Amino acid sequence: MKTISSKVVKKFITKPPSSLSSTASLTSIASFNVSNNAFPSSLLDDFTKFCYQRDLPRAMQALELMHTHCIRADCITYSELIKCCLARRAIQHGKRIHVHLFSNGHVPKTFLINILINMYVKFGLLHDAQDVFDKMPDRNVVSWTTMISAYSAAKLNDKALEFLVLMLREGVRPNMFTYSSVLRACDGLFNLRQLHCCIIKIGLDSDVFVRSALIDVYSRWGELENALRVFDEMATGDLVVWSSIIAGFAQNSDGDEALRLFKRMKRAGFLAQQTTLTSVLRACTGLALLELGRQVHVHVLKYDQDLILNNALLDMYCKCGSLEDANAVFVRMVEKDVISWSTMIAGLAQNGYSKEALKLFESMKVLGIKPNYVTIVGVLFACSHAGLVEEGLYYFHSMKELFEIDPGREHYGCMIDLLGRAGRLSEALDLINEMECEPDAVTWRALLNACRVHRNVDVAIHAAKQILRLDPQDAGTYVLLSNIYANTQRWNDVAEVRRAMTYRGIKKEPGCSWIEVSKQIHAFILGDRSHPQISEINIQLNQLIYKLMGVGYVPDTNFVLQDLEGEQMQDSLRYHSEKLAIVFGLMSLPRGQTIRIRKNLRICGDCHLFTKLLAKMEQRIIVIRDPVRYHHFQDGLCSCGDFW
DNA sequence: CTAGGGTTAG
Repeated sequence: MKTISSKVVKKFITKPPSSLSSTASLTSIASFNVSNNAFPSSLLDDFTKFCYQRDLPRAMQALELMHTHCIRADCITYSELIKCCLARRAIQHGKRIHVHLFSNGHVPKTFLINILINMYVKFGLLHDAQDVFDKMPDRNVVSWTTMISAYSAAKLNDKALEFLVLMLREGVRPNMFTYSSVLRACDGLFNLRQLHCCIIKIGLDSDVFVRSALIDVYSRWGELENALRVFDEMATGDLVVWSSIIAGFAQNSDGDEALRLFKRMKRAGFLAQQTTLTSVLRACTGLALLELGRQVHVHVLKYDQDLILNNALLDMYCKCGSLEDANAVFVRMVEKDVISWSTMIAGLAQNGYSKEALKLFESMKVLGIKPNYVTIVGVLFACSHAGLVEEGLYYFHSMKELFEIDPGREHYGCMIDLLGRAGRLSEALDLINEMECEPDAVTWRALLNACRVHRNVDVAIHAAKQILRLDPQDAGTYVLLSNIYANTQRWNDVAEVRRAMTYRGIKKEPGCSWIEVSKQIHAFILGDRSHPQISEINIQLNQLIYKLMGVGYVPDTNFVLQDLEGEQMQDSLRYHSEKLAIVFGLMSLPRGQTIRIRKNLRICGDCHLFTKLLAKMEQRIIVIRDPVRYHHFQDGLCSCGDFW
């Protein structure tokens, strides 16, 4: 094996890549072929040039010649070549370099082997990476961290944690790179606590990367107090740390806190980027803050074609009930992925535009975009909403062969809704029984809902019992069950349910509605009189009820199978939070402007009827979003078709 | 040479 003279090596090091000739050719290689006794400095020279010029084909040609003649270049040049392979995703070339580097029993420097391992990792060839790793003599922090990071990214969490242990056992000290990688693989709280302790002990908790990783893991585990603690301990932070904590709250449906943190971030002088804005939009989405969302949209324009950000924007408009805005965004998007389409399809369907949703699904298929699990949920939801029972059944039964998607819980949920809406309760029940996955509380709630609408007491009791078995904290279901029993004079059962509620400490969540008026959120809670204009609102409400009774409004006092979610006191029926919010909206928003309300509980039948008639009488569009559905009231009708 | 933050349903 010939080695490169120190002169040549020195030349490579002192010569910056930019000064290399851009017109390198293979003439020297040709001449070298003829007289291969000569020292191949010109070959190495060419190889180096090709590597730095990212001329992969020629560099590889030169490499093959070097290989034949057992010539090696320096590590830096090889690392350039590997970078080049990575950029072009030239896996086969990478493998050739690997062979060359280890030829004739040679062992490259640890630094170079690490690069090689990393190459295999980036190509997704974990096996090869592991193989190189296993055979290398001196594994340093970087070698270990590369493997740990690879396993974390591949979600092989056990493997990643196992490697951390092995590494410690070999006496290699982890650094901040190691910890931020391994934190991603924390799938047990026990591990997380242990790791967090180690990190604090060696003082790595001040590293921004480690910190954001910690925040991220705690958020993923829903331990936001801990995430916030890690965040607040920070002396210095960067944008990513801020984004992590904001995302944590946004993803755990605490939009309020997410927005508070966002304000703090801006006050601290940080400028939001795509990632941050995406989380902020998600927070707006959760809180149905259309006006704030619109403000954020202005900042989004700077990152015009960021796909994820646009998807979040799309969803925000859909969930805030403004399909005009959503559609405008959708049309303007140059790049759209399955998520964009799914968001729009589901958004249309949820807001009562089922036909449009299905049309959009057709155009998506025409464009050759493959629907995924979520897309089909939206499609089935659309069928259910439009009462297209046969279409829904068709898609449901053929989704496996058409789109290679196995029906899951959400699909069954939609089908139960669909059959339930059509009054085909026994078929819905059959469907639950033939589910491959275990039905969960959500599934049974879909059935219970159908029973509620079609007043089927027996099946309702069955469904309610299943829900309470799976989710013993579901206050609404206890109340409903108790009401059913009361209505059928089963007083012992009523007492039993009440006892269970007391025993388990179940408290009903009070109904609450929110409305945004000139960037201010006004909250109305049942029985709460703290709103400054509450007296006037009540007076107006009573007048409206009186007027509506003149056009056929009869307050619905039948609570059985009706008041599912909690506002059951007869006296306060007329003061349900959404009625207060609507009246306030009528009082404060200009004529012609849509009144948008968000509710924490499902709307009751009385409020639904009230709003339908009110929308007609006052010539207003009223949109109410409850935890699962949307109600667009206009001209005495609701987009939900009276099924919710 | 190794590390951190974002989107659809439920």
